[in-house]
Amino acid sequence: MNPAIAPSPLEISAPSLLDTGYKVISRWDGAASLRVLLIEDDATLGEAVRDHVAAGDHAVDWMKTIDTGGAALATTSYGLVLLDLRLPDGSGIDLLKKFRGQGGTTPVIILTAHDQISDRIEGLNSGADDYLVKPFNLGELTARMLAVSRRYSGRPVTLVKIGELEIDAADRRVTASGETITLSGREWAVLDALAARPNAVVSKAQIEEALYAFGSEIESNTVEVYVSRLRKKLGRDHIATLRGIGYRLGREQ
Amino acid sequence: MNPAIAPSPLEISAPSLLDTGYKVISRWDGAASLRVLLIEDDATLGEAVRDHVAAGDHAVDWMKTIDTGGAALATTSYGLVLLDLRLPDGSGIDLLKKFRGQGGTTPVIILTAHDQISDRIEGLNSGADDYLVKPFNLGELTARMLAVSRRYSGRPVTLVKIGELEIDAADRRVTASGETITLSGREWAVLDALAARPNAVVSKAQIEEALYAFGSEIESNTVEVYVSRLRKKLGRDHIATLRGIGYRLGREQ
DNA sequence: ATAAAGCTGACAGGCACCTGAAAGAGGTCC
DNA sequence: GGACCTCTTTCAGGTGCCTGTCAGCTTTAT
Repeated sequence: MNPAIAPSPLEISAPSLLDTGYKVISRWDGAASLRVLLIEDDATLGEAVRDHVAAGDHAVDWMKTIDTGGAALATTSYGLVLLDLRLPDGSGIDLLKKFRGQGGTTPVIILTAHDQISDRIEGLNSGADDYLVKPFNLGELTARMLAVSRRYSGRPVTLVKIGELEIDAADRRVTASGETITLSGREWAVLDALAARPNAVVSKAQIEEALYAFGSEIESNTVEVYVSRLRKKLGRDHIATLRGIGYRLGREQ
Repeated sequence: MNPAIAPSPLEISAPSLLDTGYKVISRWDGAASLRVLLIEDDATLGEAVRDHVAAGDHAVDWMKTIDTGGAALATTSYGLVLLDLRLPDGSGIDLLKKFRGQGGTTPVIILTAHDQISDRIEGLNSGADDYLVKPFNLGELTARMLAVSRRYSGRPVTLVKIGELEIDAADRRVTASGETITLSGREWAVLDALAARPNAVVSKAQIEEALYAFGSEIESNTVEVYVSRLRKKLGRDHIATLRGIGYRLGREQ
């Protein structure tokens, strides 16, 4: 715990052995974590999403069919649902319609393949809150989850503060020493991957994984390039290099 | 969105450590239950709907003609209107047009028979928010009511001020630097979708959803076109593009 | 000193976005 | 009915930002 930080009901200090000097304010509806239901039958995608979401300190239940997913939804209270539309035993839309028809209000984000535009629109009309087109990168997922969950809570701020840096995921905006900085998509994704675990070391491989939709390969030093670009925009001192290991977002160098 | 609900003006300043530079002067419509006006002359259907809606803890007024329904609409504040199109003393569309023409903003869901597709299309152009084709099941009704009223509630309502821009949702008026600007229907819809969450990123899909509440698909860059027109009318600096993500209504760019 | 690892400026290509134009649908006024 | 008018939607050409790549340089470890 950092005694220097003024106590407030909304502040949640990071669990850490080091006194790390960052804080997360009002993430996820004022609670530290969400219980998330993932309904997705693709194993690769499912694992990636599950791991990413779990890394953000949320509890994840992963179901692979309408049947089991619907059962989970009916019996457990979730803070957010990630729903694939094309499932082995039916359409996710039917599940969604049924859920909403019964008065369910849990926010739902649809995961949809590229060629299912009409499904997407139907999804939105059936009561979905947002959608993501596969393949999506995991940073994008974080942003959407935050935005949706914030819309529901009516609580505005989603903010990670690290030293002079303030990262607002829902607005996709960063301020460094008071100045607002706009980041491009990839830049944001890298920062998001680092910010998911402030003061922990994040390997290049992990960043790549968050950056590129599952499967696509990268053959150059893209991560280095984006770290460089981030440093240029945010200031030199926010991202530390750990040679041979990875990067770390944090205060001290 | 419903100006009828008792106004208790309170000022909510933008959250946060980030100075977001906008102000919302509004009331918060946190009520879970709605006052619903049902205009429907079929006795069986009317009873079923009335009972179902009432069971959902909403107050229901049931009128059976344009005449009485219009009178109720004019004299009472409703949170939602369910409107049959084919009524003994005229078309519901005329009532809807008149209501919207007088600046009424209460959400309206149309109930239409299966063979009235052209009416339905006219309905959307007349300012309805959603429609249901008879016969519909009551769960579907609940879902649509929820979706529509969610779209309307829990959001800043009356006046949004962003720099030189003032957006008055109740009056459907916009002023920039003191000058009143006239917007067409679609232009307004886009601006309204952006103004619902100032300084937050609104995706193209979300704008489309606000634009086409009826599931009609869009296959071109309509959103881009309307953003372009809005910029021309309001000034270049009010709407920011976030490449690949969406748009943002806000102060600085 | 040497090799390994990382940094960063430059650049070409792609793609998202912008915007003027034009056609069609509806409405209005005579 | 016919001549306007506005609004909507689509399209196509142009523009600029973002991206991935590489080469040459700097830093670090041994």
